[in-house]
Amino acid sequence: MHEQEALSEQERLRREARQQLEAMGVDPYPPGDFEVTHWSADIVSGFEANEQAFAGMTVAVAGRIMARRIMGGASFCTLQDAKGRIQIYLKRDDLMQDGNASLYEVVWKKLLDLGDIIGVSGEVFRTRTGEISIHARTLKLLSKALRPLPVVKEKEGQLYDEVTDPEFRYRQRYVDLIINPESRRVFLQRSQIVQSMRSFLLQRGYLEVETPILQPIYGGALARPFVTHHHALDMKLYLRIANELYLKRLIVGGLNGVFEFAKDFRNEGMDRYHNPEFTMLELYVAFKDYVWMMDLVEEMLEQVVMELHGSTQVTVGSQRIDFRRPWPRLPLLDALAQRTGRQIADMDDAALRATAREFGVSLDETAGRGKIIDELFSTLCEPHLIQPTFITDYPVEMSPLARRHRSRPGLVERFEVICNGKELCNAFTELNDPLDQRRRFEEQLELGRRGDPEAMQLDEDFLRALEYGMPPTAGVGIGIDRLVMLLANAPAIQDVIFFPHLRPEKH
RNA sequence: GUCUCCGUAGCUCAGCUGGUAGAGCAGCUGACUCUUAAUCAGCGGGUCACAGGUUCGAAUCCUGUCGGGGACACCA
Repeated sequence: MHEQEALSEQERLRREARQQLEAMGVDPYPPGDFEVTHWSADIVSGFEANEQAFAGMTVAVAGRIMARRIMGGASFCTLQDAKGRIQIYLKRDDLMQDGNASLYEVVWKKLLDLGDIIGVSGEVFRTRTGEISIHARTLKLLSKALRPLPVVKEKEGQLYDEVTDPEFRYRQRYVDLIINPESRRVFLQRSQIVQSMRSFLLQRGYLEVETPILQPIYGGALARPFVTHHHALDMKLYLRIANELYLKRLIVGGLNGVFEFAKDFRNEGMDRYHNPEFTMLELYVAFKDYVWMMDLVEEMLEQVVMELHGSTQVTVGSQRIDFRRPWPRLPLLDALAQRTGRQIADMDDAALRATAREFGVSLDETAGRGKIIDELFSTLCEPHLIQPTFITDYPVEMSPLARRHRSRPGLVERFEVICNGKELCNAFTELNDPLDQRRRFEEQLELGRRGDPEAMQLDEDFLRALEYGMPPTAGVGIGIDRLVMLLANAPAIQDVIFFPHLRPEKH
């Protein structure tokens, strides 16, 4: 076996232990018929709440050996299961089998290791030093670990030798989850956040749907797609960059409100805020507009935060962010006017460029009016918006799927929520005029011809759907990963995605 | 993509301006029947990311490659 030579000393020893176990008739990977009666954390909290009921109760737990303290004929072991940790007390005299001490002396002391998964049954009690523990009467190996687990020790909340290497944590998330409670916390909160949002939307009668990930025409956002190939049809397919156009087709189809927690894929650079695949909630509701949608978003996020933290406030880094309604609503041009002291709205492109230069905002030569305004806003205003704020009414050039503003020419009925200096969601009154939509697509095609790799494609079928008539509709997209980063106070997107994209590991 | 920092034992890290690799934890052997970062005594464990180069001699200096972090660019 050529892999043998690469094994470390500890790995070799564990393989030998496995063989010895088998030789003794102990199956290192027995079938899962060990009946777990309790979770560690429930025993501990139950005992604390009602000592009389729990003291002496026989329980069966299963989990991973995280620490061992062997003192000859007696031992203590820290067992970790899905809900927490509990101490196990093992005594040789109590684990005798027909006068044979080998379960304790050989299996437990010699052949089991940190990281092994065991099942234990025994009575709950409190040790002399006060720790709630299980006095083991049976001990069963449930799965032998052949690799040593990094050992993180802890005293009075202080961690020692904590594994902090991000590469290790992301590549071997399974280990990260075992040894890093902070990592578990973030992912549990992610799940809670998604559940809160889902029940909020279901409660209002909206329908959770699924739409294609493989799309012949990509649309719904400005981004470069991943391309793949369908062999049987011999055609190019794209991994979706958004599901917007499909959800709007469903609104045409008469569904009143639809949402999807969608994995989207964008072929762009990766950093702390960008993973090539990420999750977006999109929601579309018929007979509503973007003002109504602001109310809904406010209400939903306030409730999500409340359910997560028991308060509307979140601590993010050094900032304290309060999601209590209502949030300020500020037109984008007003925000810029406040920052610059200029009336941006009245400026022509040349004056805009001059303003950008004056405030040190660098611009692409080809940037049009919308792009310049967007650039000014994101460098001058966005970083200063810490508390959740609605920024409304964006330039039409930047928003090919949004309805023109009912009273402000050149703008669309769109808002973003900016929070902690970053976009949290993007919404508009949807464009449902098929002829206007066709013109906007054609403008995108022109951008594409001029070499913009992120310009949209023209989707004839989507236009056909609009021609049948789409009710006035409000839509919103919320980046789930970034929302979780914010609410769970995680510094990087890689901390909220179980298996973030990394370059392949070299062997 | 550019710049920059980093890669040493299973884990956390030390190793100065070049002299042939070290600690704690984990592991192994032994002692110990209420410990908790258990303790005590002893012992093993390394392709110093990889490939070249300079040198009598490279973990250390140089170049390149791979991987990761940070910043910028691009981007929602």
